[in-house]
Amino acid sequence: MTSVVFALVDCNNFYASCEKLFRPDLTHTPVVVLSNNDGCVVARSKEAKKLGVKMGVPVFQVRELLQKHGIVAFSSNYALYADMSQRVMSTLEALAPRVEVYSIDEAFLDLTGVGYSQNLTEFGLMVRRTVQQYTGISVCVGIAPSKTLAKLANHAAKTWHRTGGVVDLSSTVRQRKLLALLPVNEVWGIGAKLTKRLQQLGIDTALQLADTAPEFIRQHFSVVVERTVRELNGESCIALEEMAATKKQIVSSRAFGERITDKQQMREAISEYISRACKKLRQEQQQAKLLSVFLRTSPFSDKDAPYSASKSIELDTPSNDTRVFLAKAMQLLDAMWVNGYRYAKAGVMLADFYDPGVYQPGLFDEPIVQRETDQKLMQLMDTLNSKQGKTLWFASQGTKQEWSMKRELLSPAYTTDWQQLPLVK
DNA sequence: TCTGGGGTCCTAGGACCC
DNA sequence: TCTGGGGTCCTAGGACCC
Repeated sequence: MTSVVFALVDCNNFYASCEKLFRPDLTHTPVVVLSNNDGCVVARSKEAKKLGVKMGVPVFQVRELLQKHGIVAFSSNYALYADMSQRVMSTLEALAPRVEVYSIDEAFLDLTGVGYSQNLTEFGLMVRRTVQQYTGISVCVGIAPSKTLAKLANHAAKTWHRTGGVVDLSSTVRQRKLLALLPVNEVWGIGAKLTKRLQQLGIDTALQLADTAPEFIRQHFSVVVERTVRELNGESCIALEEMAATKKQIVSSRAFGERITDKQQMREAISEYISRACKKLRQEQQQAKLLSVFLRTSPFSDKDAPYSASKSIELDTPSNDTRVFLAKAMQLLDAMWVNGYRYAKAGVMLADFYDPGVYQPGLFDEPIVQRETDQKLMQLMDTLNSKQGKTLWFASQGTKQEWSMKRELLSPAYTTDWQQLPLVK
């Protein structure tokens, strides 16, 4: 059996890099990107990292720091990031035979066999140069015989500049050298909770974890952690998956820009989320049978009384018709709504998916009637809204949407909207 | 005052059956 | 006193990821 080789390509400070791309005036300026509602810092340029802005901190806690150093903040601009991501990914697809898009800013490449004809580090450098040239985005490349090791190689490439942004961990000696340097929580799949439990067993570094017997780990933790141990030893247990798996659930939820206390506003918000979720469901060419709706007050406030509720309902037959889910969602809301709370967030979830036409009704169920006109109506809505911007929506979604999220620092949709193309003067 | 959103997988435990 | 045992299915919750 030939041994496999993976590369992990990860964009550097992706959201911040996207924002800088169209603002050459900010090339050397510290930049941060904020989460929805401008709530937390979710990305930082290297200058901002140097100034000590931590990942995930609430903005109000670092407002002074931002001001003091002239750090420029942006609201999340997903239209821009998704488009730039596609450009990076299609560049990678032209360079490697098999690519797994792992997240908006990361991809695994299958480099099995590449090492016979060329130096793997050279190959990594070529990937870096090409992506930089084609998209303006800088990436780091980690190469190793398992995904978990490739992740760590990438981490090393990002951390140590002398590597030139590419680390090849093919040799066992180099693997062990790196593992000895890294704390166990840097390992892919080892989060805060597992780190604590591992430390109690005296396992502090990635190397110590790698050197623990898989059977012991299986006994005290789970198969997942056992797999991680094997992967750290260069045994590939997690395969490359080119095809995006079909989704098992679709969630649409948002924290509100301002707290909701009025039921009519909540109806609008839920309607909006239903409409988004159903649109996604149709894009997946799936139908769903299960709907859940939830709402809650802020978990951070100790002043407001806490309230959180969630309810589900199962349809008789799967559907992807927005109107069907809207009606059910309003019933669920009626059953959960309590006056007097300051609601901070709500959302909907679709689950239990079927391919259209596959669902087997029970013997005594009503026969399924899928009217063609219903399908056409939904299709028309989707087409119109994607071509012309949001032109067609349900009255229950409301027109003003006063509860909608805050995005006060949003950059233009430079690459996806004709009206907002950058101009060269 | 102000704290994101969207996913997956695994496991333990309860319900139920024979 | 001492009240079986094993299998399957489902769900809730926990853990992780970016």
